[in-house]
Amino acid sequence: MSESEIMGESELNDSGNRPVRLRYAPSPTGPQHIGGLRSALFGWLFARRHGGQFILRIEDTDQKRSVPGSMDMIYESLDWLGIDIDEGPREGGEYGPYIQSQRLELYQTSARQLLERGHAYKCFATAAELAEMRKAGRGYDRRYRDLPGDDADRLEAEGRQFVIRFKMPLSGKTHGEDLIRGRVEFDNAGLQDAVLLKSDGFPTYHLAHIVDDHHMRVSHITRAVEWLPSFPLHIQVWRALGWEMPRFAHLPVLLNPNGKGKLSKRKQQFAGADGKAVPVLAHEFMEAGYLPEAVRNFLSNIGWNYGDDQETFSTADAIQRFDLSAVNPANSAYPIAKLDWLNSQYIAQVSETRLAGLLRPVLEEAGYAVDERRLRRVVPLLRVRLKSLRDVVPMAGFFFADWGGFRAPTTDILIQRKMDAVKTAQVLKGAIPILEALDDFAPDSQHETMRNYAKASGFKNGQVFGTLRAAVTGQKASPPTFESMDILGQAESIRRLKLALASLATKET
RNA sequence: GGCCCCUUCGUCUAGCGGCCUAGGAUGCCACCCUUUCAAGGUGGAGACACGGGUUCGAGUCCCGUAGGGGCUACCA
Repeated sequence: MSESEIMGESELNDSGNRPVRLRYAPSPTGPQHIGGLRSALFGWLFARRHGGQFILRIEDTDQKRSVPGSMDMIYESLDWLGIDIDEGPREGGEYGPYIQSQRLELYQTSARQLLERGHAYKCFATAAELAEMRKAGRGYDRRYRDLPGDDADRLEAEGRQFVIRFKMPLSGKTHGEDLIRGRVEFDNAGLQDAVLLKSDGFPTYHLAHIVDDHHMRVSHITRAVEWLPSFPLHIQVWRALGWEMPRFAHLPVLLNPNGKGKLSKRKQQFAGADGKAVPVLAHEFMEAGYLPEAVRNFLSNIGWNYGDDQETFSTADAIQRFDLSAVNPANSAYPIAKLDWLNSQYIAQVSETRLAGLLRPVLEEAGYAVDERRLRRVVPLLRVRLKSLRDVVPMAGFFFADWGGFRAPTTDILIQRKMDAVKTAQVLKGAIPILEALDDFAPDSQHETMRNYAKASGFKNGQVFGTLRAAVTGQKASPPTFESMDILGQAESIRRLKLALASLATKET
């Protein structure tokens, strides 16, 4: 690399000479939300783009909200999405531990330092006092900010609980640089003295993330735009601690599909075009049968784009081009319909071996005994027909339902448009012996024979073919009929046709 | 309410003052192909929120209005 390129790049990410290090810092509050994963992905993309490190840190400073098993879920989501971690609770690393509840001393030390330097103070306000202030107007009124030291000592000696609050400048402006939006400015007068250390000795996010990001040498922070309002607070704390700040990028949030409100995991009433519930949690993407590479492509296409009017691109290519300053600052409605399309594109490209491996468990979970040889023959017919792995069940389950498991379709499926029970039975009755007598059961042979049969019998091709399809697959939509019958085998196909015919006979009487 | 951020087709977006009679994708609708459903092909409807400026020239810069979103906890 030439010297000018090196300079250009350092200007681009504007991190001085610091190595690029980003982190994903979720709270262990349960299943991972797709919004959080997107933040992780953007940070990871940036880290990989610049050959830096990507760190996982668990922010469990709120014991009340901590949910057991969350860390496993976080790792499961990240592993599935293909976001690899360089340092974290599982990987270890030189700046650990990577779980905040194991770093309490660090926060307390910094809090004490802030206290000593006059940047913070002990606040003895009780819950009742706080509630009253909130009711009266705009939050905490700084009543303990200028409490004489003696009084504070006395209250503490009395055993009164206290928190440590940051002394926010009372006037002036705080401005910061956001990689996505540029300069942002805030009036200090409108800001509060945030709690840094809670009465239980645990830090709040405001203190903890700063202490950790400093000690962990984090160079760039990607976080949701929800944090923008507290950005000035963080800037002031960084300054008070005397540490060099990382660069910040406040990522736009995902809105509900209708554009109203933040995408929530609670309100899953939103349905896609096909009426399916919209996936929001990481495991829902896995369960719904989306491919991780499709989800990566999908996620990185919201608020950022590859360029060249190119919608599908590999993660490796995205890494080559990703840039935080190119991220769109506007929030986006969750374009879930596009994921179905992208996923179908990816499924159509996956190797048949891999696709078979992905489909097998889905089928088995649905209760089908999956014959490997048959599965391998079915897969080629499926690739352009699946929007998600799940679709294999309604689309191709019938392939694995022989030997007594197959039931004749109901008449509303069996009887084609402009047909009735009598005509349908007639078609079946005529076709069965012909198919039974076929020496060559290959699709082309069947096709030709049935075309001739249609011609001879006076039915339209569609009427004959459609009836056969319904009888053999039990479905209105299916892979190609003759290919399907070929895979099913002559005997099983004939058996199903007879089953259908018999079901009609019963109906007629 | 206060503070902050945002605003191009229904949706995701391209556009960083003239290349825009605004491009792509998705979704939708036609048609073609066709053994259904898909896939694929072709075509169609569909947007610069509004009002002021700045400028020879504004989707692109500035201000205002409106709308949307976020924050406003000893949660993150």
